[in-house]
Amino acid sequence: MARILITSAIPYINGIKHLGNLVGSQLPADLFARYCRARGHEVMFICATDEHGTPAELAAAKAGKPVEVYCAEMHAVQAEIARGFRLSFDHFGRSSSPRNHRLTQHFAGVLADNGLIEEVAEKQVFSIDDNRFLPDRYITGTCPNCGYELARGDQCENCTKQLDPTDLINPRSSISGSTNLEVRETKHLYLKQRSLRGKLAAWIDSKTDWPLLTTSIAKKWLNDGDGLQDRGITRDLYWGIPVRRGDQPWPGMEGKVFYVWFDAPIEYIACTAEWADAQGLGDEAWQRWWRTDKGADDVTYYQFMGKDNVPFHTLSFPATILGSGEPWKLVDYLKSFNYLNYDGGQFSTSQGRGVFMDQALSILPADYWRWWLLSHAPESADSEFTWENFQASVNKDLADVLGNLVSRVTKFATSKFGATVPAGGEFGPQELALIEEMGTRITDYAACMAAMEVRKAAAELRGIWVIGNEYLQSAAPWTVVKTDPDRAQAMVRLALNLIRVYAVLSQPFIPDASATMMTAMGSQDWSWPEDIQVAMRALPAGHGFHVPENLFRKITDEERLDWQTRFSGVRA
RNA sequence: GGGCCUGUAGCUCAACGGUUAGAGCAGGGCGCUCAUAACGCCUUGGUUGGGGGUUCGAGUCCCUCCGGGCCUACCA
Repeated sequence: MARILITSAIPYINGIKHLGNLVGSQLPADLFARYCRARGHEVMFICATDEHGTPAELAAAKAGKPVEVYCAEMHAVQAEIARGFRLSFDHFGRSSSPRNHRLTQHFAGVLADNGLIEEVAEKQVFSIDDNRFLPDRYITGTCPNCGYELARGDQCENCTKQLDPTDLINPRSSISGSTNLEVRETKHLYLKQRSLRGKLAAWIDSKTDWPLLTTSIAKKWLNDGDGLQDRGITRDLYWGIPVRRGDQPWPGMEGKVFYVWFDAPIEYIACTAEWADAQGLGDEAWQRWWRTDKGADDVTYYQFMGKDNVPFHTLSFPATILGSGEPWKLVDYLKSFNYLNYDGGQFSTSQGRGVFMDQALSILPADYWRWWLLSHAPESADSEFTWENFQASVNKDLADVLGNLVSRVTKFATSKFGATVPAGGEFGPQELALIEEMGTRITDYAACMAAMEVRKAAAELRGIWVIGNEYLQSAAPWTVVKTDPDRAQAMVRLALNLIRVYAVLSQPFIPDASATMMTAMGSQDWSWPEDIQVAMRALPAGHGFHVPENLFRKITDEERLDWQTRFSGVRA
């Protein structure tokens, strides 16, 4: 029994996330959390909404709502969708919580005390009509290099040349289109990451078992050019955590807020405190997950995220933690994912291209999506969602291999022997061979799950489902029953027990179908089959069960074509 | 421009430098009839993007060319 802390990258607040976002962090994190709980470990699984920054303010303005109201509403929406996908967070918090305000200000304070914060005066583009400073990419103009008229202030999408906003010809605000811009001086706090470079590099070098994707991104940032750069951690925005030095004001920084990427990862910690508050527990309840001086020394901490988040989790956030000099838990294993593409291109939030989480649930239950997404998780490279592939996987794996197996076993058993587990006969060589093979395969499956090899684990699980069909086919109880009913009863008894074990094993991937299987078997014994001999006999003779509704339905060609058109373009 | 990743069967993916490059799906054949026309067995299919090199041995390492993707620090 271990203590396992799991965080999923926190989704940004400005809208409903698409399937690519889901499969890159929350879903695999949930898979791992469910597996760890199933193995009896003590798990803390944390996620939240990332609520600060310019896009949130703009999205709120577009929705015609105060940003606080907008974020509260979107948090509720995202929480509801997360429940819909059965994401089993212990707490789904908010980076705008009072807990995060206090903790973020605390970290800034101790970093300053340790000499790791520097005030820097810099020039920024200010939009008079928008009454706000504009991030570089919110300025549009003509590229001085190639003449492209929609170049952004940070980079020209057409010629890929990196730009400074002041390079642009005819610059204007991307928000309002206003050309009434001026360069103003402003002052910001910088985290002196450069002075932590050695420590960070040594720490990264010690992580020899991390995915290549993770360490190569970190090393690139550490070593490229002049090496790791200091990073601004404040912004001139209204919506965010006010800059304070611990619980004291920060002279000269009035009206400024911390940069979203400074406060967002701190929310992992704050969110655990939010959890404790919600449970009516004291500070010690969350500190034992995060403070190595307060009980967290035996915690193993896993982070899940898409590759775009890697620099912040391998460098910026660890810089905050290490720089504080306080005994906070650092990540032990960082699992990163590539991107999921959609039907020959990228998912696009702005163009409404692809399938968004709410839409997905509106057409099919969560298990269908969970299965496809996890069994095709973009682990080694970007992967691609196509409706043909989705239809084929769902119909074959879920409906035919697993769903039909449960159906054929329960219906045959009921029609021949009634609604209880039959008592006749003993397990013969075939049955014992199946039990033996289950034991081996479960060990392999568990190894993949523990290693967070998501796709491979899905393939192992599918293999476990398949051997049920293989056994039935060769045992053929429908033939045996005519001449040796006792033997057929033993076969059915084994097959019914197999369904319960499948429910336990499949639960991390397809929790709803697993619950249906378990309930149909008249059991709530979710214990992991540590001893397969015992597990395959858990349902005794005379135990009641029933035939469940079909676990999965098939996706028809008509539906597939319909969805293909519906989700190809602009979101309704 | 720089860095990193990637290219294997029609499709989605495997393969510590080591037998004859493997699975699933799709395709073909056979079997079965309990089941959601489901299941099982057998089977077709590959010059591992091109070229060169290192090695007893290369999908794997090196060089080069071609294609795809990501990042490049003020979107998050």
